[in-house]
Amino acid sequence: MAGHKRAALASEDIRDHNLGIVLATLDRGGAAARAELASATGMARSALSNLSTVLLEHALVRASAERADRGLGRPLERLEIDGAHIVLAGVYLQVDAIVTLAVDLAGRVRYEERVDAPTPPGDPTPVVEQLAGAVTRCRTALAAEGVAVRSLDLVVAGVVPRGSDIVQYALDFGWMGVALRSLVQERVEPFPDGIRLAGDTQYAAFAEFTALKAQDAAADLESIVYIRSATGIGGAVIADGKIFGGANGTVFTPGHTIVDPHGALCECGRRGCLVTVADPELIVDHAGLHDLRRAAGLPAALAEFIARVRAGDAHASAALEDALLWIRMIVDNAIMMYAPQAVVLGGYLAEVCDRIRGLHGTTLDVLGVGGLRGQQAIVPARLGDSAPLQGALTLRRRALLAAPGRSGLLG
Amino acid sequence: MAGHKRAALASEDIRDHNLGIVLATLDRGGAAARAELASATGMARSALSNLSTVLLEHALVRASAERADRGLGRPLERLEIDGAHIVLAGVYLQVDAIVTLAVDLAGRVRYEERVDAPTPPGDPTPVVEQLAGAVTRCRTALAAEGVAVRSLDLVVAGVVPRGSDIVQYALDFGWMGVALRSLVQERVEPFPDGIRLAGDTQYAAFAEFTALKAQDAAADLESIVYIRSATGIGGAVIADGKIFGGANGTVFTPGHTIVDPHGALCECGRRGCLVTVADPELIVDHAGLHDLRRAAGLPAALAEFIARVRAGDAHASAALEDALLWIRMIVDNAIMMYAPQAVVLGGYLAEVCDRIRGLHGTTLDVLGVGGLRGQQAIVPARLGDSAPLQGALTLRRRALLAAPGRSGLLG
DNA sequence: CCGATTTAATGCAAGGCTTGAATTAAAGAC
DNA sequence: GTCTTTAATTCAAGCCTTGCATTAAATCGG
Repeated sequence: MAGHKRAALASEDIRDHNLGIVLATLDRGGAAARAELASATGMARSALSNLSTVLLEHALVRASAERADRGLGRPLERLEIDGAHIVLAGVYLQVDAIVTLAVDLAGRVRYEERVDAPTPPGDPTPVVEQLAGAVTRCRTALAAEGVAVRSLDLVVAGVVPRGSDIVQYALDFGWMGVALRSLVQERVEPFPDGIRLAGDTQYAAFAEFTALKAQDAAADLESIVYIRSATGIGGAVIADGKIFGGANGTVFTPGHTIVDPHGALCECGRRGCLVTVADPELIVDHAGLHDLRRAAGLPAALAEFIARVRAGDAHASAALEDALLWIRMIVDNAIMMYAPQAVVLGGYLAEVCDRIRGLHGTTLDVLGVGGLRGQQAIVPARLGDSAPLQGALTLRRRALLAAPGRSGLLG
Repeated sequence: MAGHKRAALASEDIRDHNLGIVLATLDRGGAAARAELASATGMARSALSNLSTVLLEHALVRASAERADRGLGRPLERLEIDGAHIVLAGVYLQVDAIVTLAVDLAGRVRYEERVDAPTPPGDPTPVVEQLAGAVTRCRTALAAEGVAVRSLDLVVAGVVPRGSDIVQYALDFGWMGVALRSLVQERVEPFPDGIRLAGDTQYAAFAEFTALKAQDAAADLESIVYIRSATGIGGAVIADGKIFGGANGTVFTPGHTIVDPHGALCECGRRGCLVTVADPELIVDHAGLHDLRRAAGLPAALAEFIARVRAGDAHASAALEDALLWIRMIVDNAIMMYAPQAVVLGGYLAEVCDRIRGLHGTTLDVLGVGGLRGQQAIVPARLGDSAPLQGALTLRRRALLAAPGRSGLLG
């Protein structure tokens, strides 16, 4: 997908392209009649009649139940995306849970499962076993409905380079260079459209972006910066409506952005990375929660930390302020670097979003970065645990919709 | 161009698209025969015969002079881009010079002029007069050859928001909100394809990118970060072969990236921006060149500064090292933020490129950012003053080539 | 010196695609 | 019950590429 060289077009490609436009329009705007689609896409009514027939024949689209008469003339028949037989699955591997999700072409959730179980760091074999189990359960449940799952997205809380099959590293699991895709592939029946592996952050960003854009006032949203801190500090960027750096890019690594060239030595070999001063572990420890963290784990300690901050605990608040000095700096720099329309803060940062906004309004006014309307544009993440899965599946669904022929949906 | 909604395709569009592919192939690879183009593009030979006829008829392409026999069979007739009648002009307004450049569709330079004259800060009227004069001279010179100039690119050493007609600010000229496009438009005959205004940095970055990519070993180059310091500190990003943030984006503003949240108050209202510690003015002053700067201007002072550094002057070297500490930090952070394949340093930074490389090799090895091969990937800018113009015209030329029909080249 | 060979370029019928006008379909209005 | 109005379909026409057959222009071998 990088530097995509334009390929020669033939007659058939244009139909596929136009089918894609129709499906994308339905996906964005919901049910619409042929005539409405014609004026929305700028195509002739007869063209839309043609295209609709094709889509109906392949059950990618169906007549909508709601019959909206709107006055005179023959009532219009609204179409909506169907594709109940096109189902995509995803599995999200987190520190303490494995979430499975399957959606059909219309975006309807067809299967959902959440297994809470802490993953012991080290050997990936038992994890692979659990993942394979989740995948198989999803498949058999859907097979009972008569549908075969088309593809699998493997999303992991770690770093996966663009297009790679290997988890480069995942601190939560103590992994370095685990070929997770192959390992899972060996354990499950093959998928027609294959298995893909990716890190979670970009997809979480994309999901938050999609959710934000769906709001009424944000239809023109095209770019955000997403920063998340839970274990470590990660982030991703959406630019021009797409994940920046390609679908699996490892671009934008705020945790290893240098905030103080005279700072402490980081494990990455440099001095003064953000994680050396604002890593969540450090923060909870500074707040006097070291023992709790040891005993109950970082997520529990962070929850307690936030609770104490809320309660006005001076110790916790001081620790937070120390960290936020640097977080603010990174947020500020990300704004200068990417000029996004919004900044979305995830993990525990979502809980302290108000305290981060700080000076940014001024910044943006003075330097005139367009699109960000003062402090409103720094917002907390809204989606839960399954955000990365939602993002990944939305993206894959859209890829299918964009060119149904090339995707094999008309075969 | 932002969030481009896909438009419906008709039969004719596919020819235009394929013509664009042929022209782009010729532009990249140089002269090629129909048969060679057919295999390069994957189209049928007969299709290429058709397309070639169209292009020849409109003189967008011509038979190449060099007759390369290669053994048996009928010798192939190589085609090359012609378009001698399609000429695009650009004017680049700098502090101390106005550069005019005109190229035709093949990229041949058809007119070139450089007027060295310091632009007094303040009222833009005399500047507009000079620009209009340059444009008119360019036009009359080309009119003598019988060609009309199709479009004008106005490139200015300042900040122009994406798609705007207004120079938001240009410190060199003391401008804030100058509607330069309209002012020039009122002073010159209209151009068929109009006048466009843009800042210089993105185009300089694009030109350096193109030059770098043209090297043998860098054909797969798709992304760079460009940082330039001459008056102030600016930059731009090329991602996926395109200017990041749209053609006129004001993304990536390294000068106002915060390097020290406890630092000095910046004129932008925040604390510790890079310019508060590494602005060229500051550096030359720290090196004891304050008087020279006052007397001869910043460019001259910078040149003297670099000369002294080269000569081993301890005072100058110390000043440089102080600044480079922060510059290195920004380079490092830009690498973490954008994960580019190369970093190009312009302005006086090109002269001290070796001293900036520093730790980055290690950084990249440890964090595994792909594409950057150790220290080699941090390189000095190579193009001269007219780089932004070259970039702008290359981009415009490619836009014409990509869809000759839609661009009106077949009318 | 001439015919066979080889490769390049073109011509032509076929098939796919959209378009616009004409036609059919299905409701409400009088 | 007929007319009006809007939706959806049908059909001939025009544009596009493709694959095959044909023409063009060289070299090679005897």
